[in-house]
Amino acid sequence: MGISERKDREKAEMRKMILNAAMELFIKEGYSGVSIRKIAKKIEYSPGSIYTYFADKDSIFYELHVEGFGILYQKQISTQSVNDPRERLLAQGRAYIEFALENQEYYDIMFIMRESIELICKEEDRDWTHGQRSFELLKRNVAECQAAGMFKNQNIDSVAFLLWSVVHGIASIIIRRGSAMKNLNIQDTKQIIESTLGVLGEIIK
Amino acid sequence: MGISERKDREKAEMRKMILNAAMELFIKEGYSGVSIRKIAKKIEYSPGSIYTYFADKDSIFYELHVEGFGILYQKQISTQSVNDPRERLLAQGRAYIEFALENQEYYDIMFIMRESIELICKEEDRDWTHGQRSFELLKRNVAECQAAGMFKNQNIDSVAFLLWSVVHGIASIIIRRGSAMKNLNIQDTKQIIESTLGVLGEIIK
DNA sequence: TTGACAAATTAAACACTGTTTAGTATATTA
DNA sequence: TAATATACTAAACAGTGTTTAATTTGTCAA
Repeated sequence: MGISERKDREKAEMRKMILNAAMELFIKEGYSGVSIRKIAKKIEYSPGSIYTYFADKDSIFYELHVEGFGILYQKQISTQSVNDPRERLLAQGRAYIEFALENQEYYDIMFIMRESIELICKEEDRDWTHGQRSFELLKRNVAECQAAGMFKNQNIDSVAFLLWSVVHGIASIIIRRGSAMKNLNIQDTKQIIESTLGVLGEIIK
Repeated sequence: MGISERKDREKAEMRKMILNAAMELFIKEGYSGVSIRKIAKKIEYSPGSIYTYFADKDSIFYELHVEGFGILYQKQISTQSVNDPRERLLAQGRAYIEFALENQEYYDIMFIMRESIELICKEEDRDWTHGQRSFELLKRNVAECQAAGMFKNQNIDSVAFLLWSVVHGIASIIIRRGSAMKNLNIQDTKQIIESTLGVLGEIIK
């Protein structure tokens, strides 16, 4: 049955078109700038057509969140080639912040925006299906650091949560309040990442 | 001139009524649930009346952000009674997270929500007028820690930024993704705060 | 090739939204 | 009391997400 396969392919292509149009609008005009009517106009279909492919506007953002976690996980995996556990942990932190700053809109949808995150929490019965494996990777790295003598007498979950908080904090502050850093004795975001990771590297034992 | 004073007072009361109604709606129904018409209905005025007191919907959120920073600063000041610099720094971190979790909606408006933060950045020529003094307080505490032997050879701005990132990261993850912690070996948010601050206390030197 | 059926697409409508406008009512001042 | 400034309102405008019913399109069996 080549026809049903082609239909599936066409359906997937149409979904992708909608997602791309939504992302373009989101980058240019923010969440409130993404409207079903604008997406429809961009892809030259009527607004109603979108509802053949997505249940509602939120479902479009849900799909984008899944895409985002795919990109993040790939970037995280690439740090696993670093041998030294401590260096690997810092590399993973750097990769996380890089992902956040290079894909600010994805990061927004995945970790910051209320609208999309509330949907993620509702949608996923086993909570956070798509982010879980990224966090598991972090926990494994923390465990290996502990095996190498770091984080003595510390709970792995707590350390992992703290480290995640640090990189999420850095990323989300830069994304939302980059201007708040003008008065700081730091030139650009790249420098602040290296600087803060440097401090973190010095500080953790 | 008692009349103009009364008028000023009435105007301020009306503004406060609008702000309270907006906050109530924001707590119950989120940003999209706050509409001019709903606020108007709540305070028993016509929608158009609101525009006598606020330029637009965003200005209402801007005002709420100012209120929030007032509360935060008061809470921060209360930690200054702790004498030991290291303990004071941890107390300040705890106060920050406590503020965030006890006033999640204010925190959302001040540090997370795109809509309100974009307005804050636009509105304030000298950027971040209201948040600045809170950050200055943190920097002073860091400097005093450094004077007491901590954070050797570190840039004060970088350390302060890192510490802010940690507490902001913890707070915003709990606010947005509290459910992500179900799988963690930690019971409740109070415990995770103490736990992560404990780890942080052990880790910083 | 034709007729039947299913799926995709559409225009139109519904109930919302923020904001502006023109007109009215109210209160203060001269 | 008359003039003026202010507060307030209803109505309108252009936009929003979503649903509905009607229509077009594409596929398949006879």
